[in-house]
Amino acid sequence: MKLTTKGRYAVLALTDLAMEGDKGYVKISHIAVRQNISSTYLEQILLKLKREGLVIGVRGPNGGYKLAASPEKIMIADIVNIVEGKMEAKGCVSKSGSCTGVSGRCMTHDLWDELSRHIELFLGQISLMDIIKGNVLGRSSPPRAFDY
Amino acid sequence: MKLTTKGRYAVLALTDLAMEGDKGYVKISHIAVRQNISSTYLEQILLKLKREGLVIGVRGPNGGYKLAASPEKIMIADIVNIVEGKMEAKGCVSKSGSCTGVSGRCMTHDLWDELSRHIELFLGQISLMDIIKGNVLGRSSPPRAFDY
DNA sequence: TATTTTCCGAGTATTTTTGTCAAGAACAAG
DNA sequence: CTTGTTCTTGACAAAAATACTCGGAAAATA
Repeated sequence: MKLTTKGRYAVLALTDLAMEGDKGYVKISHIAVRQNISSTYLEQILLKLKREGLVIGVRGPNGGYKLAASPEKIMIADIVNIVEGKMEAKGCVSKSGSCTGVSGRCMTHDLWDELSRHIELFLGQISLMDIIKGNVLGRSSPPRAFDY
Repeated sequence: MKLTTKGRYAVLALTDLAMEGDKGYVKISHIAVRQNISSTYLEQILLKLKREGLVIGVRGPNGGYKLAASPEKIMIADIVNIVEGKMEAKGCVSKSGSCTGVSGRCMTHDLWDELSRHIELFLGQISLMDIIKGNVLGRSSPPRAFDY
């Protein structure tokens, strides 16, 4: 799982959108000013999110964007995965061939795989609503229903 | 916390070193061939790790590198933090000023902060020995001694 | 029709990552 | 002390990824 400013902008923008609630559609330019993001860049990002059905966009006067679902149902992992492109399946591809170490696949393959899964799990657990309410801290681990 | 091939190379190289065990010093060129990494690039990486005391380098014939501690004591988080540079404290700095949203600091600040901490915790829990033995899968969460 | 705003594709600039090169210093062995 | 091997250092270059811009088309409202 990658994480660049693009992903952060996306989450930031949707959080902004979530805070506006049901007051109608919000213009890109307004979000851009409030969150201090280049508005033309933000266009790209919101477009992707629209194509994947996370937000709804309407053109023309009084147009803009709004969330396609309630803030509790939109998870951070969804947002990030969309704008950052699908996570690269394997973090271990060297220049000649892929994942070739002393044995078939490199020794650290499982490690990066597991890390990806771990991050995904974490971000898949937090919703836009959680961010608005500040319910982020303290969520150190997923609830382990079957492990104990 | 950043994560590029540099970090992966570092972990890969040290894992290789760990597998050689106490058979003396291992040459960069050997690691490079086995793990399929550019040897001159690997030099840079091992140098950093040496400066921070994770490995010991010895020059001259029969020289090379070896781990400075036993594989159980070297954690992946240490390795990554060294070669990737200290983790960027805050993931939310926009072009003009830092972390300026509608309120003082941006609304997603805590989120990225917590994510960083989370990754750090995960990688801080896995040692080189774990990788060698394949003890990576299933470690989905830190043991929560005091939470239950 | 005129205005507003999203939609869309392409293109550019900047930064980061990745890797190279060359000269030099330290060390060990003969 | 000479030779070979290796690390050490820093500057530099190629390549890739990221961040961002631009010009125009399409839709909606009035």
